[in-house]
Amino acid sequence: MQKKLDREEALFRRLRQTGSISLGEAMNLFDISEATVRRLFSALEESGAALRCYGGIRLATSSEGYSFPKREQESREEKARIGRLAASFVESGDAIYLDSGTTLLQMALALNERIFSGAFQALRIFTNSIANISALTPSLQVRVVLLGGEYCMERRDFSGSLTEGYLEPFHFDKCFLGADGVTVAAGFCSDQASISSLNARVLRRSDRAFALLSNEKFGRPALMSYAKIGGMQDIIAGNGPDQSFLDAFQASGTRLHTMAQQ
Amino acid sequence: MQKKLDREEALFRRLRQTGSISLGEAMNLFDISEATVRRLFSALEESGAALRCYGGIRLATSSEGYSFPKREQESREEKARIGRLAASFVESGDAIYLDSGTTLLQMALALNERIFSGAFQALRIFTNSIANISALTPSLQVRVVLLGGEYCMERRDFSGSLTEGYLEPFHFDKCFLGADGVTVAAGFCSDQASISSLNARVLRRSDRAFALLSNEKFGRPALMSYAKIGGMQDIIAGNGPDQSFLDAFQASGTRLHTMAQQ
DNA sequence: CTGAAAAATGAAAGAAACAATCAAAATAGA
DNA sequence: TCTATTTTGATTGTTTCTTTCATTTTTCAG
Repeated sequence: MQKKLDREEALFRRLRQTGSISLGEAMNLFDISEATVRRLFSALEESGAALRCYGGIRLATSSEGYSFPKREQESREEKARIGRLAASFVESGDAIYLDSGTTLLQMALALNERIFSGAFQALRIFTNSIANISALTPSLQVRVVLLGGEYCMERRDFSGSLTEGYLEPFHFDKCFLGADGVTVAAGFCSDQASISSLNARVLRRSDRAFALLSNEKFGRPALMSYAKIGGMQDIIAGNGPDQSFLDAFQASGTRLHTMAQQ
Repeated sequence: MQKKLDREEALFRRLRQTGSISLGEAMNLFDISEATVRRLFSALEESGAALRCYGGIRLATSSEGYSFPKREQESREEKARIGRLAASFVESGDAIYLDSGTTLLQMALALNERIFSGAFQALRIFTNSIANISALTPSLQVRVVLLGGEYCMERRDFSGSLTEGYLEPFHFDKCFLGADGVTVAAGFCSDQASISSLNARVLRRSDRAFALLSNEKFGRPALMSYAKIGGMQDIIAGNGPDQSFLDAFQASGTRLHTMAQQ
């Protein structure tokens, strides 16, 4: 018997219909005690699908949904600093592309701060990520465009041949890309082939390319390379990487930007 | 002086950076009492930008953010019924288009239920709405495609010439469209011109068109018409509309589906 | 089928957070 | 400067949350 899993699934289905469920509702829905409902809620929150709130539980809807739980919390501060630094490279009049990913989301948030403070007369922002889109506030001055296509639920982004096709008519002044790993030999890599392919295409359409890299990325190998070290003009990192990377950057003329303090 | 508004803005900025703030954090961030922090949180929740949770406050991230507050709650049950009925018209193998809007979101949720229960061997779903995308679970059998383009924050959807261009290569077996208003004379209308234009184009690329209409829509005029009454093959409505619409539907051979009970 | 180990459940006690109320302080306008 | 209004902080009582433990149910080896 798996009463427990059945309940979890039933609760999740119900959640998707009504958005939220109170403690009392769940109690007489399943006819179980308050303590068990709480445990059920905790399990569902643990899984990342929902969030407990004061008197019950609610669907987790966006950025908080998947990535939040614990792992992100730690390096988020570093990524926020990287994001702010990257956002400082954006200038009025630019057409820019933002990759998908948690670091790039932090950049989108920082960029939106600058937008709010009126830093840009004109700006066109392109991205393939729903999280980025949700973080940005479009206006007459700032146009925000999503490149659609086939949806990937885990990363909440779009990639594939459709997306690459949508890229076709555009040319970017700057592109800001993430990576799942970087090695001196392979360069910038993604764990998802379709993202790799997309990023490679973005690079060809950009005048200047920035890589946003939190420290954990350096030296980590990933599935598929989309650019050699020299393919990026600028690296924005938290602390500096080790010597082998510094040498490689120097050899290819890649600029490295790290944070003094902020 | 406007300490209060300043704090509200500062809190909101901080929220956008960190996603959430606890009661204690806010207390020594602004150096104010617990009661005042609670009032501050309440105000921000009232405005719809954030949601209070157990020990503090979090960003409101998606569907719950803007439209939910109160107005939706009322007619949601009716829209959910309409959505379920509409979802029952989808068959395995279909390529379908889903319009943006609260009624269509309910259909997406109902459709996802059917997807979960394994009702479809193959299905391709196209939409221009982030809410719909977030409600659907892509898989090998079920492909989910978003038509991107210029982002509209209020409706969380995409429209404009880019979006219309992305439509070009596709042909839909069925399309499911909403409306801001329907009149016998003007037909199906939207309050946003770009949505109207998009829907008109979707109609030309669809074999069979369904209109999802909650009762409030009948007789209400809206900015721009995208189809005459006869342009839709099927109407899915909550309760039936009045006689003039029934006559118009009969004259144009449009089928009307209402709910016996569900 | 039986009995022990593991898991799930319900109840209870203490801790934390919440809403409501009221008086003091700060602010704005005459 | 004085008064009316708004904002704030403290208090009280209620609700919800977490933790702990005993009981029940389930699982699985013998």
